[in-house]
Amino acid sequence: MTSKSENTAAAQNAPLRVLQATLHLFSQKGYFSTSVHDIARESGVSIGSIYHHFRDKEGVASALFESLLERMTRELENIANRYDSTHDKCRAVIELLFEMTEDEPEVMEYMLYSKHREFLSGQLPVCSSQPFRMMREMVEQGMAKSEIRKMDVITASSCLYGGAIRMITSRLDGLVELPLQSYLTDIWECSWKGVAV
Amino acid sequence: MTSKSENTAAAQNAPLRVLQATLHLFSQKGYFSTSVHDIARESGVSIGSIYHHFRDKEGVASALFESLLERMTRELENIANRYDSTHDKCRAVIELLFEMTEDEPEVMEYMLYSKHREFLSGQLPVCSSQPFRMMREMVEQGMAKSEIRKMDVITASSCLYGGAIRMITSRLDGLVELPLQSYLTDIWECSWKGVAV
DNA sequence: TTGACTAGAACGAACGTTCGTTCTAATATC
DNA sequence: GATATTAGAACGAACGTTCGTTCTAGTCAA
Repeated sequence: MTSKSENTAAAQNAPLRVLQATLHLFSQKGYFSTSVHDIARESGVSIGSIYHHFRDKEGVASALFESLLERMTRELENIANRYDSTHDKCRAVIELLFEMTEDEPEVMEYMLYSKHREFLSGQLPVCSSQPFRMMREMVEQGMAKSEIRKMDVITASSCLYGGAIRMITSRLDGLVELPLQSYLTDIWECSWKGVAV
Repeated sequence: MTSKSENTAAAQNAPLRVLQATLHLFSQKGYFSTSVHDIARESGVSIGSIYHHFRDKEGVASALFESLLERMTRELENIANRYDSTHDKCRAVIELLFEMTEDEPEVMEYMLYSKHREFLSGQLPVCSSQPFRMMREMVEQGMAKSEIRKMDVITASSCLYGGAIRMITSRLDGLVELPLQSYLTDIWECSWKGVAV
């Protein structure tokens, strides 16, 4: 109620509020159709403040991207530790991706459904990022443990995760009506059958 | 050699030259980082002329998109007629996509690796377009003929084509070093095994 | 008083688009 | 065959707007 607590609560989280507003705007209108003025309006943070915390517009986008990559990396590490077999790990990864798509479609949209290289100058493509590398690593271990047939790693990864990822983008595009979880069993059966020894 | 033939050859193809230049620029820099002035410069067609043939910048993009969709539709019709079994049809589709990716990466890039809805206002997502519908139809027929296990069509299509599409985007991102054709056998084995009865 | 932060007006470059004009080639008139 | 008329393709300078960014002034905590 005091103006002090209100102000500091808002002020201290300025960078966070900027990132939240940015995620929302980018996933709705895309990077180029979102102006810095839009971000200022939606976040309640002034333009000057945004430029104080982030170098420029691209800086906002890349901070957002990196924070989401980090979070994804943490979640994948959890999965890698929690399960033993490659089968269970990879299935859990797909389940995680499905859950995230349903709970936070905007995160998923920004992570794997936008062309970051079009606006993040130095950025490698998403599929070169750490989360994707970790997903491929699981597949590699699966081959070493003879759970997955020996073949090129990228080929096997594409086949194992490709169906699920396609399903996610279809869902984000409004082509799929039910929550993704209801398709998990079928998708996983197809995907695993394709690569298993 | 005569100035007449040279002039008319260039002049008559203005819309075509605009579309070619646009494809090239869009796939290199994206829609928003390509200005109409860029298109004029690259195509050798004046700004006024571009606006004469196409309503506006979005009109250029959508004309390009539709011409590529049409071409893709024709190619898929050929495949649908040339082969009998669903197995052969779907394999030929993936082979076609792989060939196109190698021969005309820009076409592939613009068709299935850019977010058209970000700049084409009325456009449905690619996966709702006719080529994608035809690909799903093949899967549907495969279920009717008991070549493919009975399940949700979008699920089965995602699994059958998802691996190949993932491979294509990886290749376009520079993650895959060899031409896609060298992976065709493996990819197809995985994909088909996943959905076959 | 100092230094970190916020504010939003102001700036200038770049963009999509328009518009008045010229050029080209086909058709009509004699 | 020569001339006049017409349609529409081509042109590019100029316009108004939008955007990313900078700047100056102000606030607040320590």
